[in-house]
Amino acid sequence: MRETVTAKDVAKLAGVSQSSVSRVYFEGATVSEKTKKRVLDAAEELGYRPNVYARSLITNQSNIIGLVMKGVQNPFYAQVLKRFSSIFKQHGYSILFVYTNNDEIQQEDVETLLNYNVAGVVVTDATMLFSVGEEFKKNHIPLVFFNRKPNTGSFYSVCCNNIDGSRSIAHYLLSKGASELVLITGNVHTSTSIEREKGFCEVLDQQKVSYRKYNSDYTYEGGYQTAMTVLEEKRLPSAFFVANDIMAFGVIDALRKNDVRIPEDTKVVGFDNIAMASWPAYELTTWEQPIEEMIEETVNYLLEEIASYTGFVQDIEVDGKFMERKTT
Amino acid sequence: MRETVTAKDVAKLAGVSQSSVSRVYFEGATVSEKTKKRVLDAAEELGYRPNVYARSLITNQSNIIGLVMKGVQNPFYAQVLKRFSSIFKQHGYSILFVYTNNDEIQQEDVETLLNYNVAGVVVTDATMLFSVGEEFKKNHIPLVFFNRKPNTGSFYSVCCNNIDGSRSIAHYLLSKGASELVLITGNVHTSTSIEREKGFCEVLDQQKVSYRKYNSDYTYEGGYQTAMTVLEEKRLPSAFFVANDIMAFGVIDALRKNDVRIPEDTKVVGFDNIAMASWPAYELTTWEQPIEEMIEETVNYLLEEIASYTGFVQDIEVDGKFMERKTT
DNA sequence: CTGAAAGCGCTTACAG
DNA sequence: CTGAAAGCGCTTACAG
Repeated sequence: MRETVTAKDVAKLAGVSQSSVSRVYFEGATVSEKTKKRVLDAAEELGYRPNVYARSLITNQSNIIGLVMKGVQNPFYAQVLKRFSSIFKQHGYSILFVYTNNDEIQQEDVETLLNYNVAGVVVTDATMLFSVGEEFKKNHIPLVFFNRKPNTGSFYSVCCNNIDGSRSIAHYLLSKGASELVLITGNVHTSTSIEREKGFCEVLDQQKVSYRKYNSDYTYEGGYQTAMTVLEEKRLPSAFFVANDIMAFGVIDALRKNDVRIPEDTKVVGFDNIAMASWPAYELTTWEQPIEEMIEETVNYLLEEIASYTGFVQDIEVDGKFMERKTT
Repeated sequence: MRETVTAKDVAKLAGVSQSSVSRVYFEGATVSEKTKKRVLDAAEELGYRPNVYARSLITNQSNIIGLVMKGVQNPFYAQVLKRFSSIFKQHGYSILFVYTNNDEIQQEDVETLLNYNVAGVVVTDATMLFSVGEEFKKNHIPLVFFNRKPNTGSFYSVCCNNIDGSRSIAHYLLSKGASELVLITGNVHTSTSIEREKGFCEVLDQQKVSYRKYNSDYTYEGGYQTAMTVLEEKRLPSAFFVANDIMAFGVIDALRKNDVRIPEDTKVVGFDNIAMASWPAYELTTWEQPIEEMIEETVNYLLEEIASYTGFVQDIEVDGKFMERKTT
């Protein structure tokens, strides 16, 4: 039924040995042009396709990259997924998509990645236990935290410059004359939220500008609810810094619902610069995460480590840039 | 380095044969409780994990489902991806994510799916050549077109009831007193766009109500541009039927940009009912696609065909429902 | 450059 | 219920 043509069949038809057939399909092996052609012709005729399972069994390698993510609902991650998929495809890798509902990667997900002996892993929007991380190291499987700094052990990570970004945003708002401010954070334990808070508050503390902080969850609904809470307190800040764009949209919608004019009555700044930020409905001032460069850094590292594992680890920060639009 | 503990090692430690170790991990095989325990203990101690490649090589099966999609940018598909991933995970399957840039599945993508001998395939937002489809059939790999009817050969497909939906929308708009209408379609060759157009126009033709048709592309930008074009003609219709929600948002934003009031000056109806449709920024009247049921139908069919292949084929249509909000 | 042969880590009849 | 052995479809030293 399924896939019955083997290298042996091709060998017979081509009049060569099975080893020669194998060499034609194995990168790096040497075969004469003549046998190569005969093999390829025979293979074509029979519809031969090398069995990846037999190959992986022997080489102990795969051409699969594990992509672990939680937040496909946020267009930022949809974009990330899309770009990783097409770039890894160009390099000959397939994507094993591991969706994790929980903040933390589950043991089950790790088993899957190890079972398929993935060549490398990208983890985005999720955390990992120390013991889990060690398993990847033990197996020499390179792993990158994308848009997250690892909270456990040391791993390669690629982020944008969150602290600088949020500092710049603070300076910008102050330059616009903002006095009392509101900060809305994302999920409390994520490095991005922690860093964006840190950079922002650092500047305000230094300048002795007062602000209120609200914890939210990086979702539209979270932003909306949080803004409603702020409004109930009847103390409208002169500006909101919201830790990501999707929450900022929720904030904007809540403000509009209450007839608060933006940017006249208060200002709103997001973080990410997802495509929607430039929609006429929002025209959100935000900080652009350099997705392309971040992905490039991630892919380059993984490919190098796959080619020759060193276990080298570093926290990469790529510079983002300020995008001024109409909410400020 | 990578994964060195084999069934042989476990067998030695447990004092049983390698076959017995294998039987412990192979569903359906019979082993006594006693040997099972000894094997499991030994396996735990050594950190044994069965090699999926060796297994697949012999069984000629995999626990991988291929998920082919193009439009992760549309939140509808992000939701679809998320749900498929978590449901298939529950059933013990992993997801091979195949992102296709082109409307048509590329040969390369098909090779990948066949190479990994996927247990089943879901194709969404993409078309396929006849010859390609036949390859899946030949290999007895079940395939479902999700939210698309196959334009080539016969395959199982799962959609919502597009024609009924768009008919209902037409009736609804007429009942609201709409006279001259505008229809904005999605990608011309997609079954969803064709059907939504068909149902809508059928009713209007029957009632002798005039309308103008514009072809667009199922993207926000496409919707925005198309609405701008409509506005340039200085003949504002009494309502727009836009073939999906994300385009409808573009239409709404373009109308607002031109100070057209919704629903006073004109009305807008979308299709999909993605989460954003209920955002205060849009409050879009639309047709709800019953994603959960559609996914259930897809998964059930695939699991049955995986268990025992019949090649049975059908076009499933699940009933959606009208969602009235504030754009009408 | 090529072939014969061993072996990757499993599953699966086949005996017992 | 269990073990010895064959074999899945490849890669890879090893000779020649």
